[in-house]
Amino acid sequence: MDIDKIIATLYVLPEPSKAALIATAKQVTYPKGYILLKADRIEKNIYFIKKGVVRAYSDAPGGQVTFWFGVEGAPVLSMKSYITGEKSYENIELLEDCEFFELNIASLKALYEKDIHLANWGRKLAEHELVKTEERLIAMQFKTAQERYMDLIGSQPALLLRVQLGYIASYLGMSQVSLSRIRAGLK
Amino acid sequence: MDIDKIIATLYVLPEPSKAALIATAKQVTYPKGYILLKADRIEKNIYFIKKGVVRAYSDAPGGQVTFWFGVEGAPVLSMKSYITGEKSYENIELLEDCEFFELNIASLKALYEKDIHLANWGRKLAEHELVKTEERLIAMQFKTAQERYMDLIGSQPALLLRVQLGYIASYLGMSQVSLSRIRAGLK
DNA sequence: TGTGTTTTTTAACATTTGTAAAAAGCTAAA
DNA sequence: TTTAGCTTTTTACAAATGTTAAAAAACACA
Repeated sequence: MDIDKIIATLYVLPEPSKAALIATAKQVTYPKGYILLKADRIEKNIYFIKKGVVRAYSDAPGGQVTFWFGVEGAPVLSMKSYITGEKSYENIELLEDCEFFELNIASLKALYEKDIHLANWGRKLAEHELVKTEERLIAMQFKTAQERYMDLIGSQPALLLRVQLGYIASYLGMSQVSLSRIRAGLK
Repeated sequence: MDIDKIIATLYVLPEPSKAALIATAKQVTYPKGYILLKADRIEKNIYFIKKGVVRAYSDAPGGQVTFWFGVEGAPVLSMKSYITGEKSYENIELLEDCEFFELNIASLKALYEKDIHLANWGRKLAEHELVKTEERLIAMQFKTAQERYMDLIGSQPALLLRVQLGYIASYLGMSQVSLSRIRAGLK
């Protein structure tokens, strides 16, 4: 997936603004297993996935909790670090070899202050994530584990083939045993 | 709470931008029980709470699900309607007599396109909500019902005195019976 | 104060989900 | 092919939470 397309998904930019944004981006590659963002760090960069799958997780008392997957085209960033400048609570682990577009947060914020089109692009970036996060929160509150699994099959069937079930279960807010039970029940 | 303070909480605006924003706002008052926003409608306005408490809920198969409370200073809007222009899935009910600042979404978006400071203010509005929503999502995924209740006591103790427990229980993703059990257990 | 309404708590039971451990399945390297 | 390691499913049991209904408490107001 190329950067023009990723950028335009959020908000169509005039040519000079787009050029300014792309000028700050550089392409990077990391292998499967690499930890791209680390918790307790203040991140300096955000990424967009050109190729690959990643997961976001936090370390909790009972073990790791996976709360987000990113596939081609997705923005990869610690929202907390990006937005508040505070330490991140999430780790981003590469589940496949990945290629990213890397953007420096400070440069990006400087652009937001200078270029109104980019400020609106940055607004759309946050708004886009907000709608998705809110939908998931509501699903967690009033759907059963089985419904959440069915929803995922409907909306991201490919993800199930690329990510191991333990991570999917955590993402859906259930134990791996529960997910296995649901899968067995559907046969 | 006055509108200057509410606006500045998100992003400090230069005087002319602030004046332009305030010029589009009008003050409105509605009684307890009034439904400010309705599901399945495309909303034309967003609000900020000058005084009062509101809740956002959706109608689900098993009954209403309360997924948000707003108190003084909070933005009140259907994120879906505001962001995507699609029909809202939420209702906003006033739990007390309320006063709001009302802003027209179309006017607001026009300002975003013309004024870079307001575009950045709009970005902060979305980013602010995003961080809060993400924190709640993660809590839903890996905290127990009791921990979620304790967190709420810690972060919004006043809310418990203004909102009936059935709504709080729904907001925390548990039945009212569970919430009663937790409260009994803490004594 | 007394009465009717709403809210909260309690009780009993059913269901869901979790935990831990074992079994089965799969993959890749020797 | 065999082995070792990792993932997924299954089993048995425990804990948490839900549902329904009823009792108790709190509240509103004539």
